[in-house]
Formats: sequence, structure tokens, C-alpha cells
Amino acid sequence: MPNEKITINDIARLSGVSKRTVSRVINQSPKVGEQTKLKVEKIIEQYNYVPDKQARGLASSRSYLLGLVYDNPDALYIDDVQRGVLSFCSKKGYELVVHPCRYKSPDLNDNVLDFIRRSKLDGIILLPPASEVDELADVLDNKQVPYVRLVSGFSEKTDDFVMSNDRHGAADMARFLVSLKHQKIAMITGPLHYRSSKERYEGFIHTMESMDRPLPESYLIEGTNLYESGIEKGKHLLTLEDRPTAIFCNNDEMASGVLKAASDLGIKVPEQLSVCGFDDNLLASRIIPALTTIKRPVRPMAVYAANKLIAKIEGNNPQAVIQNCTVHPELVIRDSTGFNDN
Amino acid sequence: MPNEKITINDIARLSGVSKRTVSRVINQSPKVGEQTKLKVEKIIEQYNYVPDKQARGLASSRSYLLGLVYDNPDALYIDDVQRGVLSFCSKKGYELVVHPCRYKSPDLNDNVLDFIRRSKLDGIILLPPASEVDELADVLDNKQVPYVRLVSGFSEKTDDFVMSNDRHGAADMARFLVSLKHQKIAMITGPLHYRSSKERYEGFIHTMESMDRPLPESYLIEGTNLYESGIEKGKHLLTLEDRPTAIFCNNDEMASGVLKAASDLGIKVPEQLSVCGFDDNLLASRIIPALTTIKRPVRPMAVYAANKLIAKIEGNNPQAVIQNCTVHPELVIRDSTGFNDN
DNA sequence: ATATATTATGCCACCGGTGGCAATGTCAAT
DNA sequence: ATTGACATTGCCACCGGTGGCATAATATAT
Repeated sequence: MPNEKITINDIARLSGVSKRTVSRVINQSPKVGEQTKLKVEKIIEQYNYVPDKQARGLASSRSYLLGLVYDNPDALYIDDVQRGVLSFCSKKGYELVVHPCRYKSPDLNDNVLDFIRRSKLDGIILLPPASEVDELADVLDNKQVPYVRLVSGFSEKTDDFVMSNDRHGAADMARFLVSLKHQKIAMITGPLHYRSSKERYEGFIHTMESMDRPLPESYLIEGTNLYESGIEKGKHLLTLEDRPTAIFCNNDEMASGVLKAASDLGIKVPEQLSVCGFDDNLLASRIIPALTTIKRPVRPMAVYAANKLIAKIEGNNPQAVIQNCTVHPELVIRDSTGFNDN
Repeated sequence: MPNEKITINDIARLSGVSKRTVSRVINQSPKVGEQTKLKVEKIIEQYNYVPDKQARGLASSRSYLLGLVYDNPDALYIDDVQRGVLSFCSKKGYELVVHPCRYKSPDLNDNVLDFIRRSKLDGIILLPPASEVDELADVLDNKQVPYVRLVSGFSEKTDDFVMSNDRHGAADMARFLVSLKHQKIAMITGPLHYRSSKERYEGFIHTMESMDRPLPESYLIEGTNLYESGIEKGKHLLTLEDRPTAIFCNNDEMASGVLKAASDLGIKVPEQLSVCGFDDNLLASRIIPALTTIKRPVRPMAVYAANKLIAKIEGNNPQAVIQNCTVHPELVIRDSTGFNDN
């Protein structure tokens, strides 16, 4: 299996055509005779030829590199994202370059632009919360950089987004807790300037309201999405005179914190308290009691994102770009929630 | 701040020298007059010029891309690795391309080689367990691909490895458990064909032996490193007639499983049973009771790896390459271990 | 048969750098 | 003044592809 440095020139010579024609075959240009095409493809196959990305990039100002921009408070899912994205894009001949960042940094925009410029990325995928920064998206639009944003909630501009309907998920959780006969239900939200937090919050309280169970103000607290915040806010809620029997947290991290707070206070879960989260990250299934939560289908979102981004980059197949990519989180019932028998 | 498509030609023209000289300045060639160098650097700075990676790569067969090859049963730490690697390599003008793989796959070697070839990577970083496959390393040697392996244990070939002295860590744990007066100590090892598992296993039992506390055979079990295995082996150990009062697990995943098993059996941790793990991944601090474990300094290892790899690639500064990169895991005491007062 | 599209292919410059070598300049030694 | 050694700099080909246009081959119309 010879594979040392075969170039387009070799293929051209071996198949008796010009390199330009080989180039056309590689790029699936329609203007190549069927015969020629087959002949060249055979030689390419036979010599296991792979066109040089750098040369291709230099000539066509494409790099065949995609960027993944993330600032993940929740490190648990980026592996999932990476695998999902790669499962699609490596088939298409793209590689994935990662770029952790600090989304709160004032020079986020420049930082990301510089990243793109340095490697001449063909496009990027933005993960939350960086994906929620509209200003960054504007800058990218302005520079004509193709991108896809993974976000919670809904947007009209469906061709820039892969969306997760967190509102539905939170609504499901509300109904579930009510079905368990809980009367005193609290929620610890995430920072409400995050889109995902807002969606979950609204989905939850609106559904509660629609069931005539509005949350009292004292049962509604804004947390930071971090474990420590879960402990703190959990402790607060659980030491109220009239403490809730169920607490819904904006994510699994905080739910773990609440579990910790309950444990410290000697409150038994799920007997005396139901706790639930959102995301279904690894933690949720490992912690004791295992968390009832809402599973965000990360892998499918990542695949969609890759699909969409490449479609945008390659500009053909407008159908693929337009299609609405929305995934639906679903309730996962484990051991941290139970029937309220007060 | 002009930044559109400035090329080496522009810089050459603007600074009144030939592009070859600019190229020399970029590459820090010593054969440039001090004056010229300063002049050119000033212009480069002023126009915010960044050389084109693809063109550079095409001409010099370098890509300025590093690969990260991993097959992570423990997804929790790859974010740490990525950040660590990038913190060093982006300063040096390299980007990081990720490549999850299945290390057990029969075509691992070809898969990785193909990855390298497709993107003309300058070098790769191998994470365990893929890093433990000597055959893969041989293939890479053979193809002259620079690489660095993150492994547990010690190797003479220090210039290919960044090492974690897991043996020491396990020994520390053995001493710690004995200091808590435990008499009946068990261990659930990882698959012993993994280097890391073997190191931890040996470090632990040798230390126990050296304290005249050899582990009875029934207290020594090989697990798979997975959560489920922790549950299964934990259940087994805890239902022995003479059950252990402390269980050391090869990793935090399995320790979580043991915690689960104990919980299911109504055994209180740490009152009736001490459980400890290895790694100190996110799980360890979140689970209740929080796990006593051995912290593997992932971030520093990743930085070392990037450092070493780039030194190898650039071939200069042989000092940097030779230096021995060994990190030392350390004991983190949390709530899952306690004094044995039988 | 001839003019006219239409399709298929080839030629050559060019993308933005680097390698090798020649050319130029400087300075000490003869 | 001449020569040689060494430090600087420039010239040009080349890396492996693609773009644009010219050309050749084939099909269609007149």
C-alpha cells in the first residue's frame, strides 16, 4: 500500500490527464466526462491519494478546519460535543480545532476572531454560554464567518442555530413534580441573563401557573449554576420555616449542591425532599441518590451543528441549511424524587 | 487597526526589504541584521501581520497543528487536558486538533496515522489508555512523527513521556488507610493490562506488604474501571462473611460504584466503611459523601506535554526535551474515609 | 456541410510562504 | 591595495493545489 507523498501531479500522470482535471474530480465538479472521472477515481483509490489540505487551502482559501468555541462551566459535556461533531465532519473531510475561552472577557470578540484568522477556519461552532452572546454573532456575520450556535430556546433565524427546547423540558418537570403530589415546590434558577436559564425558568413557572400553582416568591431563587451555589441556596430554602418538599434546579451541578445541603441538614432524599436537575450529565447518574433530571440530547445537537455548519460553508444544498434543528430534552426519572405523602 | 489580508509581500515592501528577509525575521533566523530585524518587526507589529499557516506549511511541510488522541473512559478530564495544552501551545503559534478514538480497535494505528496524514500534524499527544499502546508508539517512531505520551509510571525514555507517579499516590493511600486503623482493607484494581492500573495496584499492595499487612486474596479484585464494575465488585466485597472496612478503588468511577453498593446494602460511609478512589475528577468532590482520593495533576501534565512536544518538533533546545517530566499525585482527604473504631 | 452551442480538458499564473544559492557588503589579515 | 572569511540580503524556483480562460471535442441547429 504505497502512500508516500503522492501528489496531484502523480495522479494526473498516472491517469493520463491534466492535474486540473484531477482537481475537478476531487472537487466533484460536474464538468468532467464520466469515463475520465471513473478512471481518475480508480487511480486515486489505488494509490490511496489524499489531497493536501494546506495546498488546497492556500489555493482556495479554505482550510477544512472547523473551530469549537466553548467556555464550559460544565466540562462534562464537551467530550460528547466533540465526538458528535467529529462523527459528522470527519466524514466530510474536516477536522476540529478546539478553543476554550472566557466568555465574559471583554476581548472575547477579538479573541475569537483572532482564533479564526490564525488558522483560517472555515467556520465555527459556538457552545453556550458563548453562543448566547449576540454581539459576537454580529461580529462574525460582519466578517462573513460561517457559524452555528447551540442554544436553548427558539429563534427565527433557524439557519444559524441548533436549538434545544428547554422550555418543554422544564414544563415536563413541573408536571412531573405535581403528579407526585408536591404542594410546596421551589426552583433555583440559573443566572437569568443566560438564555438557557431563562427558558427553563419560564417553562417551569408558566406551567406551574397554568396548573394554578404559582410559585411563591420565597420559593424562587436565582443561583449561579455552580455547585457551591446549589449548596448555599439549598441551605437557605431548606431552613425556611415552611420549607419546600421539592426543589427543581436549573442544572445538575446545583442539584448536587442541594443534595449536599440536604445531607448536611439531615434531610432525607427522596423521603423528605425531592430534588431534580437539568442536563443529565455524568454526575446525575453517579450521585447518590441518582438525580431525576431532564436529559439534553447533546450528541444529536452536535451532529446537527456539524451538519449545518458544513452545509453553510459549502453553500450548496440550501435545504439542509434551512431546516429547523430543534431537539427535545426529556425527563429521566431516577432516585432523587418521590411521592409526597404529607 | 487594518488587518485584511496583509501578506509577507506587503510587509517586505513596507519595510523595504525582500520577502526572504521578512521570512527570516518571522522565523527568528539569526542571520538578520539587528537593524533590519527591528525595522521589520515594527512593521509587522504595526500592521498586525500574522503569517499564513497554510502557506507556511505548504512551503516547509509544517502545519502548526498538534493532535490530541484520546479514548477516554473518563470524559471528565479532557477539558482539563485541552486547556492545559492550549495554554502553552497557543503561545507558540500552534493549534490543537482533537481526535477521539477507540483504542481497542484493530485499526487504531492506521486510524491515527491517517489522522496525522490528513492534517499533516506536526506532532501528537497521546492520552491513556491509547498512550500505553507501545505498538502505536513504534509505528509513530517509524513514521518519524513527534509525539508525547501521558502515562502512569516511569520510563527510561523520558523524552517521549510525561509521567505521573501513581505508584507513590497509591502508596500514600495505603499508609493513610492504615493510619486510620483499618485492619481489613480491600482493593478493586483496574484492568491490570493498563499501565496505570498496574502501577496503582503495585504501589498499594507493596506498601501494605511493607507494613506487614498483605492483602488476602479475597480482598483483591480486578474491576473494569467503570461505574457498574464498582457496583458489582463492591457488592461482592461487602457481602463477604468477613467484609472489609475500607476499599481502595483504582479510580473515582469505581469508587462511586462502591458507594452506590454500600448505599444499597445500607452500609454507612464513612462510619462503617471507608471508600477511596483515584484521579480526583469532578465526581469525587460532588458525590456524597465526597470522595477521599488521589489527585492526578492533569493540568500540569498537559502543559508539560505541550512543552515537550513543541520542543521535539522544533528540535532546538535539547535541554527542554531531555528533562524528566514527572508529576506527583497527592492525597485529597474528604468525607468518604474515617477512623476505624472496631 | 457549416455555423453554433455545449461540454470536456488543458495551460498557466497564482495563493503566501520557505529552501538553496548567489550576490553584496564589511572587516581583518596579508 | 588585495584577498578571504563572514555576515547580510536578495533572487528564483518550488510546495500542491485551484481559478480563469483558451482550446479541443462533440452535439445541435441551419
